[in-house]
Amino acid sequence: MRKVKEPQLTIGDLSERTGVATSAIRFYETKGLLTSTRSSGGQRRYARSDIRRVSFILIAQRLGFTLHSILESFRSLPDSRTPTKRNWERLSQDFRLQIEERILGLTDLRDRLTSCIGCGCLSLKSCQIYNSNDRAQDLGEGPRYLLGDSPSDLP
Amino acid sequence: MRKVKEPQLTIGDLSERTGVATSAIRFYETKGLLTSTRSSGGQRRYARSDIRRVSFILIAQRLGFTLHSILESFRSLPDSRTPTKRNWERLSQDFRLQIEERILGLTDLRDRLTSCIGCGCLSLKSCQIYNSNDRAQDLGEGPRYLLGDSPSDLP
DNA sequence: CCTAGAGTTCAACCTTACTTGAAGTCCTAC
DNA sequence: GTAGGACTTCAAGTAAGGTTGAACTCTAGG
Repeated sequence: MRKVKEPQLTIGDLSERTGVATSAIRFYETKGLLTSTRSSGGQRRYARSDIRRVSFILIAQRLGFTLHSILESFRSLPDSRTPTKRNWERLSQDFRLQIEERILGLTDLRDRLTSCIGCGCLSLKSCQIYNSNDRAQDLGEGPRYLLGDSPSDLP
Repeated sequence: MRKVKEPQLTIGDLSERTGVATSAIRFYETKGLLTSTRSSGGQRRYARSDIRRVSFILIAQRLGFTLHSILESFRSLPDSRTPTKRNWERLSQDFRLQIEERILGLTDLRDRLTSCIGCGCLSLKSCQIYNSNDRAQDLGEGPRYLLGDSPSDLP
């Protein structure tokens, strides 16, 4: 019979509660995204707050952040393994802002695309859809000229 | 002196007009995303319409599509190397819908996150932010339970 | 005709984000 | 106290999306 409320979680527990494979959890730990204590036998034990930590990783990944940039975000949290409610609130706020930025970027992209379809030019030159920083990840890529086409290029 | 209007583009021309490296263009071609004719000397020559094709690849990538799924989209285009205006209009429409879906997904995510912050529960359990298919790429990953935390997990 | 710059192929390498397998250890219910 | 599932480490593999380098060929302007 399972304990009703474990003070510490095994890697399997954490995996089950987050849907993330144990191998991925170990991988995150090697990357510094998670820390664990060890049982007397050397097995990992996680704090309950690590569930939330993993959840944040998943959300951030959905937003296109690399694990590295997520790590940077986590650096704003105290090293103590149980971040406070206020810590998480700040991170959540940051995420909300990021999400809103992405929404604006996508809305813009949609509108440009719509007007291109509407006007029928399809040259998209006049629209000049640039690489409007709506992707969160910075992969070190230089700017790309999106849809840098010209009307004379029409088939 | 450059010709004012080339009927065909070299790989360098295409690279310059799209901002995509020649190595990437060749890579796309190996993946079937582009096709080219060859000069008498065996060099690639692209149609002007390929500029638009590459532009679409860039947009789709921004939306998180894999090159493979972009290829699938392109299968709806005629094999003739110069798709019609109407062909592109349909693709554009599809993209617009994809973008709108993503906007809705993100709006939803933001709202959930906001209400979590607002109510102060931060448990996010009640919010149940699932993996609401707002990322276009399907990487063959199973569903993940996002923020499957419970109030009792609060630090 | 010559030459520099642009193009060619092919194999190897890179990063991100993991997974898989081998070989062995821990934990816990019976 | 023992079976077997969960856990350990470490090395190697995978997939996407390219980049880099070597060694060589085309092409175009002068």
